[in-house]
Amino acid sequence: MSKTTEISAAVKAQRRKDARPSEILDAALKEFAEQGFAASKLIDIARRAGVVKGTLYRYFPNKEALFEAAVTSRVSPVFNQVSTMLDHYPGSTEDLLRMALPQVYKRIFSTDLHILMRIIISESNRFPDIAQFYHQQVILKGRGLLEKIVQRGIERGEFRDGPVTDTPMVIFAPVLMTVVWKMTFDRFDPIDIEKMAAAHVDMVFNGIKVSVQDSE
Amino acid sequence: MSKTTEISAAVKAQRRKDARPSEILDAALKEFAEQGFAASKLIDIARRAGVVKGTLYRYFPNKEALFEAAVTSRVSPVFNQVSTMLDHYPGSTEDLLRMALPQVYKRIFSTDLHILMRIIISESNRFPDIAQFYHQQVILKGRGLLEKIVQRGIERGEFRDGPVTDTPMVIFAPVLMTVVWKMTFDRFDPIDIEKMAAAHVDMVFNGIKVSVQDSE
Amino acid sequence: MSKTTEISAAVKAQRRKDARPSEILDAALKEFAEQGFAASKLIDIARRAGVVKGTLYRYFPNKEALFEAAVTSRVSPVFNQVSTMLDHYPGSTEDLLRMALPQVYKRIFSTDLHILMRIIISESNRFPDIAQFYHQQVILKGRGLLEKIVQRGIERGEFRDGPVTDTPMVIFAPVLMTVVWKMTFDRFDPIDIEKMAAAHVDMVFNGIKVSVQDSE
Amino acid sequence: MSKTTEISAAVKAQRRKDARPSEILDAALKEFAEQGFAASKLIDIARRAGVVKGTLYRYFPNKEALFEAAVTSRVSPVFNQVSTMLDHYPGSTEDLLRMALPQVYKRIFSTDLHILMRIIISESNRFPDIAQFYHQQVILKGRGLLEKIVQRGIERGEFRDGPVTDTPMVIFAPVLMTVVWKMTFDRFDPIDIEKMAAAHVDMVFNGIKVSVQDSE
DNA sequence: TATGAATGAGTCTTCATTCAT
DNA sequence: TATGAATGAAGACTCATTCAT
Repeated sequence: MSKTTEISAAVKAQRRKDARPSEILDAALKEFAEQGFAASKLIDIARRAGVVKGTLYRYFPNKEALFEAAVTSRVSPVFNQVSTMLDHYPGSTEDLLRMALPQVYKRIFSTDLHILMRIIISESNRFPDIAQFYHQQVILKGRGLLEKIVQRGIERGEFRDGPVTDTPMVIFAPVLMTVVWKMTFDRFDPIDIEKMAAAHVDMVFNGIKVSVQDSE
Repeated sequence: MSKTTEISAAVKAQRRKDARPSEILDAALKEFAEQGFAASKLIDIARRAGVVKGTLYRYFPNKEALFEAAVTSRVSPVFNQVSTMLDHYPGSTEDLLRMALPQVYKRIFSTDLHILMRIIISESNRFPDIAQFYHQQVILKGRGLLEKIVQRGIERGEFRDGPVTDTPMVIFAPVLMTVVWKMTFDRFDPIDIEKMAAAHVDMVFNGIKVSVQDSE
Repeated sequence: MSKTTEISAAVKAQRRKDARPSEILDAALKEFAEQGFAASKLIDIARRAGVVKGTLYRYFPNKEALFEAAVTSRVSPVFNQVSTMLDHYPGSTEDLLRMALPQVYKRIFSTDLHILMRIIISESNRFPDIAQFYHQQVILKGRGLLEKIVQRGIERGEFRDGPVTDTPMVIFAPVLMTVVWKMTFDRFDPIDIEKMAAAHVDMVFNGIKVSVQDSE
Repeated sequence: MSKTTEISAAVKAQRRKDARPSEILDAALKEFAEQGFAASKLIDIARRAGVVKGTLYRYFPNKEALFEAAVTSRVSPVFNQVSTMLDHYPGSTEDLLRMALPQVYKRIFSTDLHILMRIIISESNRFPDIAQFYHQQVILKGRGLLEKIVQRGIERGEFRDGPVTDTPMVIFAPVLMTVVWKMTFDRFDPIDIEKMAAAHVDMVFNGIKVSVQDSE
């Protein structure tokens, strides 16, 4: 056996050690998202991960632990970089939001994030700890960021200080609606995400009323 | 046996016949909403309905049928009266919406509707037929109504014809967000529905930008 | 209400009283024969009898009692008349048997008897009492009769006194085989009863060997 | 670990793999024979096989499949060797049959065959496929063999060509009767198989009539 | 007496979890 | 460490039996 082979074997072993859980978590996340916690079978998760049922128990003591690991491992503090970026953004807050919102859509639907949201929504009742964890890690930070942005807009005289800026979560609502729609009705009534994002931005900034400028 | 007794007996018999399934459907709807389909146990539904396990099977051939009956029986075409009301509304479309939106919140949270929505959201994957049924009975009609209202606003020169009025569903988004929030994070971060409704209305009409009037 | 009507009503009531069990027993016998005891459902028997489930319990305390009643009520001592007839039969015993055997086939398949036999065969394990009852009422008498006939043949110098006449049941075997065949393979490999009866008689009297007469 | 241990371990593993289902099939066959399909409980079969209920489902998807496997696995084409033996038999056909018939009895009652026959008889109604399978695998072959033997006897001038040799199944009847008797009345009126076999042979060859030789 | 809705014990079946290899 | 067979608790479903009307 050559040195190279030995090394690569060791590397593979090493990788396997780490890789296995990741593949498992991936498979679990998807299975749980598709079937829900109760209806997911460990054997399906195992198959999906390319391992055997017993192997799951090498890494996770039981189904619940696997679920929690799968979910929490995917809860990443998405907003950190955005937050620091915000501090140094040179342009108008409107520009900032106009740029950021479509990014949010893209980000959510190009990653596991919408899967994660589906799970949180569906299983929050049975796993309040996970809901709370997600709330702390994602929701609070997201809301904080939104508040910061709104605050910036107000301070710069761009945004009105009113009910909306007082409850900025409402600004996020269309994103959530899109996520929910995707997981419910999209198969027989598909949504165009870009169009939705455009309407979203339009509503957030201008509302639907004819403004003075428009009517002129 | 007095006349009264006879009558009340007949009435009771009549009621029992209808009432039993209704109590069952009620119990089932709640149980399914709380636990999800797979995790709901028929024995719990039965207990909740005040009957015994076997009784469920007198009315529903199996768990799935009970689920579908529970959901579809609660899918009422809420919008019919609103729709006709709309045709004869004398005031501005803004007034109409300002009045209607908080009513929507009230209606959803004071009835089984939010429970229904939770179920649709959580179980649409496993019960696409039900999702589709709900989509046809509720979503399409709701969206149609919204489009009608928006159209009225545009025709009367009240609303801009733009991205939002082109995708009027976005107007509904905050309601959905509130429903989802209630079923996920509300227990440790409660939402004030009235405040949310106010922010909702504010955003829909005015957007967050400082308008010419405001800035004057 | 006229006298006539009253009377006929009373008569009908009277008749119903007696008729009901008979219809029930009939239905039960057939259902039990087709499905076996365990797989028979009381509701099917009730439907078949044109009554409602609860009615069965007016006449029989439980499923077992209904089964036993259905079976034993149909166990009639078929052989009494034959037995007395035998004592006065003028012709040869061969003629007697040649006449009687096809009658046995006809009788069994034109009445409930083959149904009864199917039940006895299938359920004797679970209902040894019934098997024993049938054994006493039918088998023993039938065998006794057969012995009597064989004895007559021997005494008259018609039949050999040998192993067969020592175990006369063997003479009955082809009848039983036909019953069993009818309840198992007949649907895809039908048996011609008359041909079977003819072969039966032929075998019983002549055997298959070429006899001296034949070979001459 | 010694060589021996290794080997025996491998052997044991091999055996377990095959043995488990076989033990299960055995237990199932007996239980089904004793109780019938509907009345048999999987837990009893499991216990009888020395396994636990769930184990049954590793090998058979459900009760029906287990039943069918148990029955069909025991349907062996018994007659192949006999058939070839027949072609080279030097003696008379009578000798052949006189030797073969008692063997048939012995074979049936010293193996699972009578158990199998009981099941076929009792459950053919609910499992016509199985009845047909048995018919094809056993009955047709058995009948074919019988026909061949009878044909041989006729060709060699030993047997008469008459109704019996035209419907040779009738020759088998006493065997079937014995099987049925064993499963119904034997417990309170036992049959002597050897005596039955003797009577059987006697009847088949000689019939009951006094022949010319006898009367001489 | 007849009805058929309600009851709940009894079975089949599933599947998370364990464990011998 | 990996495997997958075995375990048995749990849950859906059936149906004989009861009982209020």
